[in-house]
Amino acid sequence: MINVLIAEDNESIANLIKLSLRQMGYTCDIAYDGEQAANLVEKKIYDLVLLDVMMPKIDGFTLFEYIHQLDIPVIFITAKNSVNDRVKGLKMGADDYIVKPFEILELQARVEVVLRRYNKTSKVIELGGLQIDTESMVVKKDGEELKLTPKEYDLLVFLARNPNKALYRETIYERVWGGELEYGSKTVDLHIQRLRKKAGWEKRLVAVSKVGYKLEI
Amino acid sequence: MINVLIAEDNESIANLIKLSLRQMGYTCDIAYDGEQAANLVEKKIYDLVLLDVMMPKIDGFTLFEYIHQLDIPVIFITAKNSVNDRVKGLKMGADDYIVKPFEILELQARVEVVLRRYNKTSKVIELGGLQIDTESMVVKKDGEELKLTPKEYDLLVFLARNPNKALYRETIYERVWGGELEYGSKTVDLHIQRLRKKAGWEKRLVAVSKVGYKLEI
DNA sequence: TTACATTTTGATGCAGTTTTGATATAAAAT
DNA sequence: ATTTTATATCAAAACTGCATCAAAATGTAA
Repeated sequence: MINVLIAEDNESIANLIKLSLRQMGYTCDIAYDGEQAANLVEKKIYDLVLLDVMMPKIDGFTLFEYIHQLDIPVIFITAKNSVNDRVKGLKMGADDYIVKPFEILELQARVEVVLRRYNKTSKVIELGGLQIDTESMVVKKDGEELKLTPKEYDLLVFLARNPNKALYRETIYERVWGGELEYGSKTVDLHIQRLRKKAGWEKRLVAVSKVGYKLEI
Repeated sequence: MINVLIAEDNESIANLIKLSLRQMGYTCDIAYDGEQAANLVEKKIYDLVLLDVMMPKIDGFTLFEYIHQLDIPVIFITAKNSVNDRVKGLKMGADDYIVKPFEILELQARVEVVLRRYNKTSKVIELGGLQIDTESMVVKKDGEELKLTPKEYDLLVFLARNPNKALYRETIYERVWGGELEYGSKTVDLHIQRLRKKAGWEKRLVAVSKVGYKLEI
């Protein structure tokens, strides 16, 4: 779970940002002045801080010094006509800035880039008691690594990406193996069974008669 | 010495950028269209490319795909009203963008940030019991220098920059050798084995069946 | 420069292992 | 009762690791 702190005194802008970040699956806190922001940063661990330069009580730059020490990436929010502020922020080591008024899409993109840079966005699928890290291709169950064969892994990822859908054997075969499933072949069934056992999905990965299988979450 | 490629069809803008970067002590080449840029990138090693999106012959995005493969950081130069271009660039993995018309100070700041970021991660990489100094190209293990061949070194650096990722043989070959891995070739495997032995990574540099290899840290 | 030696690179074949899918039979579902 | 799915066993196929060897690139000395 990724936590973002929005330090912005303008309430409506702060809420707008919060909304759009929530859409992206991040959890957000809002601080309406520098002091609040400082307190929150001390209490909670954030993956990113969006920091308005002009804020009551403690200004953005001062706050930045403190946050930067903690190795938390920062994106500055600056007013339109303050080139100096922007440059100053970057020089100080900010990761990025965004100019008010901004496009939501652009904000989202910038946030993603910064998080990606810090490797905060993990490509991990979590479901059915498993964690599937598609980057390292490691699957864990209760923290322990599952030893899956390549086909089992591919099958698992395909199922995990299509949960709660009755999937035809033919569809599964096409998508996981490529090509057409021969009539009478039990290849899919066999792999399903092996995966079922390894994943502990005896109850979850059910057969759908005459169709194929379904992963129930 | 730091080399920057400016890919920008507007001559006066290109020269302006060149001037200001020279002030900062960087050497610059200018490409006035996408084709020129592609040629230059192939011939010479750049630390950064400033890439105009709208260019004759080959557009910026297409070019970006190619440059990005080579692990060269890119800052896009976009027109003022093209939010979409900006977002697209960032999504593709650009390091930054800058909007025309831009403040020279801001450009300079952005360039510095990107270069700093890149240097930071690329100068000395420490992992898996090795120290890889990418500047002197010296690799040390327990303080003692490892004698690596050029290909082994390139492979090592690539792996070190992508730890904990299951990497396809094809990807490894493309990125380290360039070009396409021939079907059935064991080139990657052989080099992995030799590197594994020299680095003492028998446990770390593991095979991922049907995929390729992964460096576990 | 040329000739020679060394290093680096990549191809080949083989052994050991893992993965895969076929078959036969049992169990379950319809 | 019949069809469909589950399970066990097994052989073929595919894959990785290793050793050897030849070609290519690089370095060295005459």
